[in-house]
Amino acid sequence: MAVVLAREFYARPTLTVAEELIGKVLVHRTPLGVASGMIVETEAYIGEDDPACHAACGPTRRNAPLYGPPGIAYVYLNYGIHYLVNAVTEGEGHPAAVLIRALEPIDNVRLMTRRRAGGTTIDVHRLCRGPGNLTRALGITLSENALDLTDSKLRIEDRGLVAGPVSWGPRIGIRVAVKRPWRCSVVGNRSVSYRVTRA
DNA sequence: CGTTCGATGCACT
DNA sequence: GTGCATCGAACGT
Repeated sequence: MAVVLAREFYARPTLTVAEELIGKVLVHRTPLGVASGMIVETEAYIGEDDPACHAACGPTRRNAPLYGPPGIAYVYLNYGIHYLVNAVTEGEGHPAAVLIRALEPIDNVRLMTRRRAGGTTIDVHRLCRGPGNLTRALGITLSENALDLTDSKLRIEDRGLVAGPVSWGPRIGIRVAVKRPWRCSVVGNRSVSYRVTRA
């Protein structure tokens, strides 16, 4: 039983979506095969008043998907190396999104391992730990930007999985608005990233 | 264990 | 030219 999340799921307050995305399954279908994992860590980025949100400086070419309808993927390149994937939330014209930070691998560990390391062994809990790692494992790049998560090769499904209790804490890796506890993760899950924010 | 630091490319001013 | 919602190798303890 795999139900693709509908647009109404995303058209809600971002903190609600961030919490309810926990336990859902991010799926990417490519010619190489299907890869997927259960979402175990998310972060909310909410509106132009959130200094850490890419919409903080108003609409630009890069953040355009944030201003579009909910349920759309917002992918961008960070630090010149890593692609990060978000799910756009709220309503059109209200720029907000949920960053997917970590997955517990489900489908096609072999394919994900090949994408990550070219074949060398990686601990399964490290395979999709961290936003840059999970996009590499799933083969998500800039060409997946602005895809419709409700109806495309990149989607989020409800498979009836239960991830366990979650906890909220400060967002990771940002330099502003560090205090807002908008990071949601599954307590004790080994696929969650533990990287500490730097000064 | 822990921390530091370089890689790397694109959007933005 | 600057700054990043990162990662992992290379150190030190």
